[in-house]
Amino acid sequence: MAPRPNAGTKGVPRADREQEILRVASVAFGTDGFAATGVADVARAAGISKALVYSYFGSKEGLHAACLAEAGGLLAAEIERVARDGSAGVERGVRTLAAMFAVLDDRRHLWRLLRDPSAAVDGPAAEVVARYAARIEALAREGVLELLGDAGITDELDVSAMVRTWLGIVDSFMDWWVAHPDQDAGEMTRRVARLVTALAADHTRRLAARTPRREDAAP
Amino acid sequence: MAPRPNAGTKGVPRADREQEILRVASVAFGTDGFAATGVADVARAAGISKALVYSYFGSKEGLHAACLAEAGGLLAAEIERVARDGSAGVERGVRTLAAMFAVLDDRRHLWRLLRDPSAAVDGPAAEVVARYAARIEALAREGVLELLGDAGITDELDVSAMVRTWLGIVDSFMDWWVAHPDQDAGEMTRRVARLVTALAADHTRRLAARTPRREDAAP
DNA sequence: ACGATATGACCTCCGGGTAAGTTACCTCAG
DNA sequence: CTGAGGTAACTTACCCGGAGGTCATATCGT
Repeated sequence: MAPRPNAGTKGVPRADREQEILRVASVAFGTDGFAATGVADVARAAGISKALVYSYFGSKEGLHAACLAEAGGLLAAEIERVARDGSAGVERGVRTLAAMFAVLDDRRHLWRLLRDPSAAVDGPAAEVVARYAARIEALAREGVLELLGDAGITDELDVSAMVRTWLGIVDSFMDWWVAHPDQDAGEMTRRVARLVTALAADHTRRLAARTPRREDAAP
Repeated sequence: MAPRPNAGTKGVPRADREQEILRVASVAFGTDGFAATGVADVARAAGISKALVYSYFGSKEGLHAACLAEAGGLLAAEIERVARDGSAGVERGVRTLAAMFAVLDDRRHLWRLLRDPSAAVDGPAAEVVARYAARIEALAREGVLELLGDAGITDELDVSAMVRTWLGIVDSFMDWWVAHPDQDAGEMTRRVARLVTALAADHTRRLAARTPRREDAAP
């Protein structure tokens, strides 16, 4: 029979429990969003009571902040690593995506944590997310500046729009990936490469059509 | 002095009031999302009582559905128009964006309505949003199929991922646009064209670097 | 036995939804 | 012309359920 309620579980070290709660909470927040996730849901999924979650993390915001700190550190570190490898332009973007696929293969929901539109805009958690999100956005901006600079574009608004778009592209791939759990990181990387190539091919084709060599006859 | 409460307002036709509520609600839902918007907020912004909103639209979902039907019809019609103009590939994407900027110049929040992650996934409103969102996604898929087909890609997963990414790109530009109210539709269109050109230029540069004519010396 | 740990029951507030009351307009008998 | 009564529009005040947060109590390890 099931152990009776309140059965002490001292056998499990507190640190492990905290880790387990964080894991479960990250999945929940990252999948359903901060607003749509209840503390009771997290507690049930972790197999403990709601009160214990509060005893560990103080508040829903505190729990959120703890999740964010973990995810933010992981992601920012990885993106910074790619930023230092010397690639640039679209190439750098593809490499960044590849690195993120590799790191997040078994924790795909983590990306959503830092880019959750339903997260509170103020409070302690917002401070944490702001720190990491700003760090990640700074890296994105660095890449975009390089890319656009090479094309002669320095307008601040262009840069800002492109950064937003780049982050949106990453969002999209992550969402698609979450919806396709059977796809592993390697497949995702190859897929992105394929799609980028296809876009480039379209560009080439467009150029060719604009400067036709011969056959121009109207049908 | 202010008109006393309950002062009859028969002077305002009911249809106009409904329109006003829809306008206000669309802004609220589109800006803050469905979940984060309260019926009381909408009522206050429209200058009427919460109960009147219920008397007109039955429920929060009913109000949402009414907003969605309006926005969905407008957007789907416009995208269909572009789909029929014969353009293809990236060119078609740029034209679609341009058309949407033109249509949404003074109602930028409408796009968010159809792509609101906080909207209910079932219920009457979900049915409406599903109809229009599916229609818009079908058009996106049509464009992507063309683009990828020309590049020799027919894999269903590639197509699906690219559709998701395309919608994400539109999302991004709309979000950026909402955050930059001073930018008009024409400026947005030119900005997109500029950014696409810059990406293409990066591609060209990459090709050139891969087949170097001369200088290859290691530093 | 005692402190640390964990819990069920409880409080409170917020937001969707409703019912009853209030006002304004219209109509028609006198 | 006028005012009593009917009706539609509108609002205030309330209900209720759900989620964040708290606390006295029960259990476990020592």
